[in-house]
Amino acid sequence: MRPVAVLSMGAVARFRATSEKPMGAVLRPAATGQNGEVYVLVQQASDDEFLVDMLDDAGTALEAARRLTPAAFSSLVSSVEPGTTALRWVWEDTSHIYPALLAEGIRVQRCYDLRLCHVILKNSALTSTSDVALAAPGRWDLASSTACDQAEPRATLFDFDVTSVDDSAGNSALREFRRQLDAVASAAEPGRLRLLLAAESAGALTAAEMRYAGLPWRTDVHDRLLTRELGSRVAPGTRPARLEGLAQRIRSELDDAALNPDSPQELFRALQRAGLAVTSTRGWELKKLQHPVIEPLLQYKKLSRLLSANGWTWMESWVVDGRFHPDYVPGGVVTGRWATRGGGALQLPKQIRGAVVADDGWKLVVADAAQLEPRVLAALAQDTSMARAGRGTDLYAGIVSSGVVATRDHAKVAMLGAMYGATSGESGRLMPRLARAYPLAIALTESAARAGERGEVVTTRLGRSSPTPPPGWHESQAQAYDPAATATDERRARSQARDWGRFTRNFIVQGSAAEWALCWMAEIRRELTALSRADAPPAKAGESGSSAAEFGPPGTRAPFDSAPHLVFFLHDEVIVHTPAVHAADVARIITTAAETAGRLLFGDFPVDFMLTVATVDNYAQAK
DNA sequence: TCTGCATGCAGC
DNA sequence: ACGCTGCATGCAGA
Repeated sequence: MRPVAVLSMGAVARFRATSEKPMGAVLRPAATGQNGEVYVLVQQASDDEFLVDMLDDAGTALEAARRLTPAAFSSLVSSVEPGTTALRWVWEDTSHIYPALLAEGIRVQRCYDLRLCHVILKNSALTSTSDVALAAPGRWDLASSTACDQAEPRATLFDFDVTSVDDSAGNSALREFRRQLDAVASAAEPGRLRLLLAAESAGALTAAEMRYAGLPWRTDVHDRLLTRELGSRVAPGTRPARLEGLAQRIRSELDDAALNPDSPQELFRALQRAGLAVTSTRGWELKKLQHPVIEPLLQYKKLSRLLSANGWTWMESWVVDGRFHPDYVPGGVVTGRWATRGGGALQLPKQIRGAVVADDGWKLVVADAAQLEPRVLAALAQDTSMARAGRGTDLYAGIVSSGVVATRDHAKVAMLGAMYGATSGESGRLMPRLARAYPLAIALTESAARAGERGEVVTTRLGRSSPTPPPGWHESQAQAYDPAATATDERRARSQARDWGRFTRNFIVQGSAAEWALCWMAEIRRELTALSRADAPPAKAGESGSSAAEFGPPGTRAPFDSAPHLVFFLHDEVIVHTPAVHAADVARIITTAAETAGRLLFGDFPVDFMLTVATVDNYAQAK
């Protein structure tokens, strides 16, 4: 194979000779700190040139850097993938480089995303004295170039002087990678960080693949759902029949023929004129009132939301060729959760999930981690009582049967209150009982809150640290101790301190849960790949690469058209689209992956991560 | 007319 | 006085 010749035969032999290792083994290397991986650092030096460095797992170059044309680079990737599992592609920005490979029908198994990992290491308390953390803000701190590209296309992937790339002294990506390796190696618990960086990078690959494959979406079903709820489709800017009818009822109940129910101000005044003591027009506030206008008004709000957020306009702008392609943003949330850009993929209302339909002969396997955050909290705090409450059962039900509270709803409200920092209401009242039953778990949330109130940083299980408080926060805290401080100063400072305490309290739980979910998904992805490889020969590179469309026409999205693959992720939930014959295998893979993720994060601590798994034809049938 | 902010609501 | 989001829309000021 000609492309392989760009690497020395010895290096290729080393690739091939390295045996298959389970993710855990690679992510938790032996005490030597060496994990036997080969890194291939890739930079795009210009439009028609890639620079490739081969490195061992200490960052030492194995041979001189190579220059490759884009075509040679693609061939290189497709020739060493998928045969080698101990190889990790190192590049600046997965969201930029990987879509181009996918469009050529090439998948990669593992990567190291320098930008995402930089952010973690820069902020982590575990690497706070490293060069990465101490370096002045630079291009590694910028947001993904994907966003910039849309506004202002750049000629090259990296904005730096091409002529300085060649020697390693001027090779900033290589320098950065070595800095990051050093930071991890000198951390107190490098294994946790290595796992986090690998999981974050695997997430970046998964995000690009899910966007490329897309979530199966039947616009005909969607249209039927909309028509049933709203009436037939009408021109944008006009109300469908059901919505207009409700608007009329609202006008007549409020005795205001000109009222526009879409205007919060008009609506607010009209409600007050009708004698309703409201402070806003929020739905949950209206729900508490008794008045003939409330029912049609709430209905109007619900339908109007459906129309504006996920109506026909949404359908036409986001569903192409029967797939919804949301743009996932790994690391987009401070806690480590993913964000999305465009299409509102994090907020798909239950109302329209029926439009997510498996292809003919295919199934959707929908899996959801049950009570993920409380289970993560129990494990973080090593609270065996709380873990026991969730063993083999719904954790909230377990809390009830332990006699801590009377109903499942109370258990849930109390737990959420503990994790979010509720102080009042039902949640606040139930907290003492929770604290008595689960002192370790509650002590952990409380100490995270106290740390935040003091302006300190807290850190997740694998080493993602919270940001420092916003500008001015420390000043107003200090000011509150000044003898000249007014009561208002003190009140404001106290309030800001408690706000930040609630943030850090939630950060460790939400962030650690996000880490569990990343590991879960990475395991699922790896096992699905192994499953499809056993089942079918790998797709040939370049098969669909000539397609002009971003995602390729239906039937050519190799290798996603023939094998099970992830199509959706939402914090603690995944959907796999799979040929029906593999559905049972997929369900088993997902379940096993949850157990593995639990072990990767928490070792032998006896906590169950239970799932609800459903194999269905459409998303609405799950749950 | 454009832009930034507030509101309200969808998800976890 | 309960954490993290994204997005459409209305509204006010430039």
